[in-house]
Amino acid sequence: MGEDRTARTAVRTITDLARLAGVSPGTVSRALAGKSLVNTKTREKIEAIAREHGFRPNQMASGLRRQKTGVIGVVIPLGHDTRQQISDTFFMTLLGFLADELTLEGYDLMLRRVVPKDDADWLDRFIGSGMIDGVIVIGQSDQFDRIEDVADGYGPMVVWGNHAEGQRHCVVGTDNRLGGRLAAERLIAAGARRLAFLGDTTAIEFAARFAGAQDVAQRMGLAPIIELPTHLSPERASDEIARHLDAVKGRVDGIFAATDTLAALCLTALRTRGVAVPDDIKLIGFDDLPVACHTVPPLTTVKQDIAAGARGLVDLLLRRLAGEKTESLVLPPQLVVRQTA
Amino acid sequence: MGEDRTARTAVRTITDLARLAGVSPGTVSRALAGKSLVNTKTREKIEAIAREHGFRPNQMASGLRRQKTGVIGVVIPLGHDTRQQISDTFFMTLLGFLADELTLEGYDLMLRRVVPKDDADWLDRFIGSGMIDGVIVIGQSDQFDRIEDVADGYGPMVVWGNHAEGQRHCVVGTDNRLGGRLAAERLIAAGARRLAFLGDTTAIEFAARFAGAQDVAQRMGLAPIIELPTHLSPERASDEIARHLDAVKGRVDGIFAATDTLAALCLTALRTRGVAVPDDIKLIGFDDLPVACHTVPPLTTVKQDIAAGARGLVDLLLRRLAGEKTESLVLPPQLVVRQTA
DNA sequence: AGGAATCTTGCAAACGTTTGCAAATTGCGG
DNA sequence: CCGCAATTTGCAAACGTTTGCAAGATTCCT
Repeated sequence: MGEDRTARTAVRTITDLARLAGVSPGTVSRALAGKSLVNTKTREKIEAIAREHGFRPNQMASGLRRQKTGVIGVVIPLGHDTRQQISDTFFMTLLGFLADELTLEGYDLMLRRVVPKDDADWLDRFIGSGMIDGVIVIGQSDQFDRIEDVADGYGPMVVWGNHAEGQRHCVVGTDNRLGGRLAAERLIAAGARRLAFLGDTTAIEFAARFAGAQDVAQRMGLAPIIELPTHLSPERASDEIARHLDAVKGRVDGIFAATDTLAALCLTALRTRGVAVPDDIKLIGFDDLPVACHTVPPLTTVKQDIAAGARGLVDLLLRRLAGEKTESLVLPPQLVVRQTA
Repeated sequence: MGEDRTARTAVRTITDLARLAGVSPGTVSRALAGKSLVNTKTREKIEAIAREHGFRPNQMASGLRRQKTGVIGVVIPLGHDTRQQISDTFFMTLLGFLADELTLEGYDLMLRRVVPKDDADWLDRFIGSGMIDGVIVIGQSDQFDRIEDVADGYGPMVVWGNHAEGQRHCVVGTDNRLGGRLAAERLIAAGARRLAFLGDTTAIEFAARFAGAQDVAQRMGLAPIIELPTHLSPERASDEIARHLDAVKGRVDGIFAATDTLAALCLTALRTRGVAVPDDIKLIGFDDLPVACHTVPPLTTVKQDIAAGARGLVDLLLRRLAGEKTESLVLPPQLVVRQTA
């Protein structure tokens, strides 16, 4: 008669397990935690029983007692452009790498998408929840000041975004201004003289990219770069780009798109208008997302090293959790020349 | 003399707050929970103090006591192809929508990426951690059996993936077989006769898509569809696709790619070989990712409604949390004709 | 005014771990 | 066999909430 896995008394708590092993709960706790203070024989017995019953200590209780949760919060503030961004390829890829890095360090990842406009308190609420040991903010959006405020009183926070002189929160990000310069230089080297910037410069990173490009234009004695603001979500951006293109028709021969996604949309819009790229108009993107390889012609762009970014974020956060005061980390962008400029 | 915000006694616990308000902790708890049993005046006073001090109740403690956490686990098992997938566009987009839906329902999202090969216990560990009220598994990968095992003893789990007759776990997913049929029919309608399937059919979803296509080929009296297995990560897939194309040169005039990503890679490979699409070879993808619009020519594909999928996953999970026994949800795919077939 | 019915509140026991402290056990040298 | 140190264990008090129960305060009706 099969003795299956019958009558396996459910063992949910450390106390159940203790009873079975004939020891005290404290000992079980120590044994499972791998502390050295417990006798090897006892430990093995406890581990065996635990394994047999598939027991795992309750993380909530443990977290409560130890005052740490083993969870890192990752929050994506959706600024102006609510709908997009959470499915924004760049952020999502960064998130993927973050998940990898955090897992590697033994942390779990709690993801939160917030709309600051509807919830001014988003950051404090997350931090104050007691659910997370530290927080990574993906993108400053238009919340720079709020983040600065919080940074004063809360250590374990690292932000992906743009670095400004003298800011108080610890940030990891690409040198957007330099990236902007690289982009403009490339456009000019490819023969463009009348430049435009495609993207919403109220986003601080984009503003820096624009500024970098403007630096170069000025230095080279070109006309100021024309700003063509757009939303980020493809649906809205498509129309906006179309309108912009019609508006500046013939007055522009080089476009710096704030994002590969925008660049790709721009490329299709140009094609439908019969504008040859790069012959009539040079085009350059930013990010070096996978899509950059698939467009026709493949996109020249400024690459951000997303994996390095994720590694930096996690590394700095861990150091801060350990009490260290860390500086911001600014990563160098890299020009990737393909065929649009 | 500015009385700033000085001497704001730190109020971290509900007890601190109670002291300040001159009531008992229990009352504070009830007041903040919005229970009706507390006097309006008292409640307002408590809420005022709470607001002033930026107090939020500790979620860990609350979770421990209430035996629920307000967190839903989302786990992505990385099967055969470790590196990819976490940054796989499809999964990431689904994840984005999931985050939206869960937030809307007041749940937090805990993301975990696991490698079942290194950690046979991945699912039980997550569930047993006590950190989550329920779990959404994104992709069955090669873990079908393990998931089935767990489903027997654990209610609040919903899986994104393929539905098989008589399976025991609750799944939400596209009707892959039907999708495969749509794809094959389109290829044939476009004039193709000698078909190939690009993708790894050990992945269960892909196997179903292949089977659907095969159904049609057989019904139409065509030769069996040639299988061209590839990995999913672009780096490895590129080479493999190139090799496949050279191998079947001239023997194939219609390709059904398991994924838009693969289709896009295939398209570039075809271009570099001087093969005209759709004139020489018809090509169709699956998913309808953003990239499908940006390729040249734009990709004909079979669309999965990702937003509806996310909504379904969350809806079913919530119903299961409420104790309901739910059926699986199979979503209809939809043919999107663009220019490659 | 007396008493029942209704609101509000406080008390204290959970929830499942971890950990300082002290007690019990063991080992070892003399 | 004793004393002392080193190992192992158990005890019980946290961690910060929530909530059943009962007591205290109010209201209302007759």
